[in-house]
Amino acid sequence: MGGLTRQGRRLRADAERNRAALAAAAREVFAEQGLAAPLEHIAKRAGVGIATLYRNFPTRATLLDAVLADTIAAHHEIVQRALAVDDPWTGLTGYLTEICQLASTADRSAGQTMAIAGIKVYPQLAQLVARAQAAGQLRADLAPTDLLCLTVGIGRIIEVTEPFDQGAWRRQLALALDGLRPAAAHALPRPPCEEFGAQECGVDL
Amino acid sequence: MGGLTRQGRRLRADAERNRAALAAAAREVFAEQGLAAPLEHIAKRAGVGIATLYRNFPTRATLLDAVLADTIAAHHEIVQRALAVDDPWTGLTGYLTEICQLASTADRSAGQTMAIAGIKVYPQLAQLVARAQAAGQLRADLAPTDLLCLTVGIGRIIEVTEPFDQGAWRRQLALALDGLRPAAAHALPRPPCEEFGAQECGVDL
DNA sequence: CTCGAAACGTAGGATATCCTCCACTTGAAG
DNA sequence: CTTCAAGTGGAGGATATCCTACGTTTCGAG
Repeated sequence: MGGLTRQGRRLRADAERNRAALAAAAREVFAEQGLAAPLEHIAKRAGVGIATLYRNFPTRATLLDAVLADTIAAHHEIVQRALAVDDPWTGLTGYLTEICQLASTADRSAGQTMAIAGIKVYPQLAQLVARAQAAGQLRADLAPTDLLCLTVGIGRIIEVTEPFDQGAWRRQLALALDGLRPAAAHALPRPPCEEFGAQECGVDL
Repeated sequence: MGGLTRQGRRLRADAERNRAALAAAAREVFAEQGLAAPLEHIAKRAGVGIATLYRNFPTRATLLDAVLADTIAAHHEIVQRALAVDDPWTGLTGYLTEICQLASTADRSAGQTMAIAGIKVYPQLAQLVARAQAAGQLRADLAPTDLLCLTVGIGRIIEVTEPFDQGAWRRQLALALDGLRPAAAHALPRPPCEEFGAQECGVDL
């Protein structure tokens, strides 16, 4: 973790502590109140003044980045672990299950968090898909972006149902998985013409 | 303040015109800017003062209701038509396709709009499911709420992808449908213990 | 211990939106 | 045409959030 400002200068010990407290508070507040939560709430929870927040994180996006860093790292690790599994289908289902589990800890910000994290591991995602298709375990007409869409949709379902039914997304994921198998395959409408770009997904990175 | 409109009292002709203009403007603005759009924008687009908006629609929810009335009516008609189709599976797929199409006209507010409209036709939805299950065309462990979740998720996908890929949700829906068939069925985790309540879905009705 | 730079918190201006108040306008009944 | 309740628009107070200015406090090197 940092310890350095953007200019690469060393932070004073107390400043470093405050910076970490802000990132931790932001994670909690974003999860509880969504990504549009007032920055003042975050400063208050971190036990610092609002100016300290702005000094460390000039914009909401920089703060979001700091919060997302862990999530993205976790996402990365999950997809790597999935690729390391011998059986491609097991790897794929494991991947989807684990990132949904990860999202369910983000509560109100699950959907957007997942979208951003998902985009950042797109190459590995594509690899995961290709591998399962080569093994004949995954319908051949599935595009990696379809998986991205799937997680975005389930992310939203998590946001909506998590407060009163923590199992809803598991059922939904199970349904979706059955639709991914080659055995079930009926022709998909038509493949997407372009790949997702980050900004096309309506998220700031 | 007379609760004129609520009591069904007849409005003056000009007032009636303004009321209709407000509802139309609200539909456009909500679609373009989302359901949290400033009410002042709506008044401006309708060509009336903000007070007129508040007189006709005291709260955002009442305005949303007026806008949704058409959507809900359309949703209702779609589900009725689906029930009238002879083949249950054809009815079900037709229903899902048509409401997604409907949602894709709501742009930025597709997700929430669909959720609200879906909740309002829940009984018919349950009927649609039961009928297809009785015919053995739909996996038996599917709950009507699963369908609601599905549409919520696809509603979100529509919001995200509509600006640059109008076909994404069709692929996603096709995938989901393959997962709904009995042939593809693998046991779902466990059924939901409670039915969705309107407020539990995080929407104001 | 001393002291300057680094970091801090608070106060408050700017902006956006909500919602109400009130003096003016207008439809339509008689 | 006259009349007046129904209807209207826009000003402005209240509130929430963003972001900055500035005087005060604290770290840590010497």
